[in-house]
Order: sequence, then C-alpha cells, then structure tokens
Amino acid sequence: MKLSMSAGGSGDEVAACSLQTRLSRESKKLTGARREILRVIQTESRPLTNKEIFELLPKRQCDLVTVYRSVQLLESLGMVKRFVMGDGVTRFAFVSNGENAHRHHLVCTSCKAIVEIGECIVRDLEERVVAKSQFKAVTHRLEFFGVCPACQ
Amino acid sequence: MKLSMSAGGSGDEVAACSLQTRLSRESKKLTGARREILRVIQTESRPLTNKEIFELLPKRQCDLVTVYRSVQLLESLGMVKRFVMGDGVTRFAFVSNGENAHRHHLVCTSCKAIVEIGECIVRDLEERVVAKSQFKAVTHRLEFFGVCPACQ
DNA sequence: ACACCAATTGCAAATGTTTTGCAATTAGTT
DNA sequence: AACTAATTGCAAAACATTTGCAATTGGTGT
Repeated sequence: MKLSMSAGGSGDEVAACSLQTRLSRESKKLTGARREILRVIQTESRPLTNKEIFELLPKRQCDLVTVYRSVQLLESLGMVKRFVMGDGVTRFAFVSNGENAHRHHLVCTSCKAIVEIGECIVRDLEERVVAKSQFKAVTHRLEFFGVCPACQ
Repeated sequence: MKLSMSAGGSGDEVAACSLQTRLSRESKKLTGARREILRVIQTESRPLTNKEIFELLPKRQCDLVTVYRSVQLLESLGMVKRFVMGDGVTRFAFVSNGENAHRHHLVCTSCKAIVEIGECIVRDLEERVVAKSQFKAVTHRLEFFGVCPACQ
C-alpha cells in the first residue's frame, strides 16, 4: 500500500535547521512536537491527515490538537502543502526546501500516494483567463487523480 | 455581491422533464423538494452550499437533511457538480443538460461567483502524465480562484 | 545556572458539517 | 382506492476542526 515514488526530504539536518531558522524568524519556538511532526511528514511521501500524522508520532508525543496547530504553522511557513481531495479531510505533504516553484501532483485515489508533476502548462491558460475575466489575484489548483501501479 | 456571468439553466421544462426522466429511470420519485432544490441550484450561478440551498428554498419546503440527500442524488444523476474549495464546506452547481463535456471554473474567493472556462488544455498534459506514471483511470481537477470585478 | 515571559501545550468543550436510524408520510403503480 | 417502496422529518450520532484557559516549556538576557 505504501509507495515511495516521490522524493521525501533529503537530510534531517538541512530541514531541521531550516525549521529552526524559520521559526525563530517569527519568534516561534522549536519544540519536540514540531520537530517530530515535521519529521513524520517528511518521511511519508503521500499527503497525511492530521490524525495519521498523530498516529505516526512516537507514542504520546503530543496531543492531536497540537498536530492541528503545528501543521497549520508549518503550512504558514511554507514547509508543507495542503491537499483537499474532497473526502472531508485535509491532508498535508512536505514541501522540499528549494521548492518555491508552483507544483502539481498526481494522487492515487486508493492509497493517496503522490507523484510530483514537474511542468505547469496551466500558466498560459491562466493568463488568458485573467485577461478575459477581469478577475484579480488569480491562482489555480490542478490535481490529477488515478490508481497507482501498486493499487491496480 | 451576486454575479450572473455564467449562464444558469435555460428552460425549466427541459430540466424538469429531464429530472423526471432520470429519476424514473432508477425508480426514484419526483418530489416537490427535489424539484425545488434543483430549481434553486439552477437559478443561482455560483456553487451553493447545502445550507445556502436550504435557505433559498420556499419557507419550510423541506428539512436540511433532505437537501443533503437530494443534492447527493442530483450529483449521482450528473445534474450538479461538486465543488471543494477547501474551506470546509462542499458546494454544488448546476450542470446544464448537454454539458457532458469536461469543464473547469474560475471561482471568486470572495463571493463564490463562478465563470466557466471553455477550453481544457490539460488533456495533453494528462496523457503525458498517464504515460509516465503508469497510473490508471486518471482524471484531473483544475479550478481557478481569484477576486471577481464586483468584489475588487 | 537562574529567572523571566511569551509561546506552547493538553484537556475539555464548543463548533460546524455531514451522516444515520427510524417511524411517519408520500409518489407512483396496480 | 389500495399497495409498496421510496422519501421525509426529527433527533441524535459521527466526524473534523477550532477555541478557551490554566499549566508548562523554550528561548532570551542576566
């Protein structure tokens, strides 16, 4: 059921250091819970729900509420990305360090494994959309869904 | 706050008839609640939440639970499309009759007005994604978000 | 090392959406 | 008009997520 097609994080140190840095930049504290939560998200390649993260944490590491709060913080720091797949739960996946770039994903509807899609050909369309519609601050969300080889 | 950029349904008769037909095809009943719920969804151009549909219904037309159940039925009949914008509520919009075609939308993050986007340039990318990933039954969801002229 | 203080946490409870069970009602058929 | 399966309303359950608050903890300066 598990897949490791998409790369997780590279080294713990780089990410940990980065977490440290990013946190102190906003006078936030680096707690054990936050470190562990980020580690769990980094380790899994598929997007995880808050509850899944909670269950993957070392026994009694922290409360589920803390997972909610930490993940939200990590998202605001740009270290995890939010996935809304429409089944009533929000999922989060790691965003590797240099990856400021806009990304799309292919998600397995069965096991939730994800594969990153390098190119974003939607930009051109987006520009046309903006021009025609007169909307401002236009962004887009494009996700692919399917059944991965392991689940077929 | 309201916008009518995208076309709602055309005639009541065509859609009503179609609803009738589609329902009886599965030995479902055409009730007042279902007719009214579809009418409300047809009338508004933006995607509505269940609660919004409920509130737009003639006074005491039916219970909120019935809206939930009816909308789910309408979705299974392919008459409404589900929108998941990630704010914790599911929204539904009318799918006009001939429109079997795959569509994308531009959604105002403020008032939720939607504009249909005719072209789908994602198909090509989807084919490439399928070839590379070996996923099966691949679909995609592409939505644009922005602030509509009226909300700017 | 120590003290300080804001940030963080756990716990309980609230919130809000969506689902479910069941008895009463109703639409479509005979 | 009677019959029956589908539908509805109501109450309550099931979830995910958020919030309030007192107790705790990490980082900072001494």
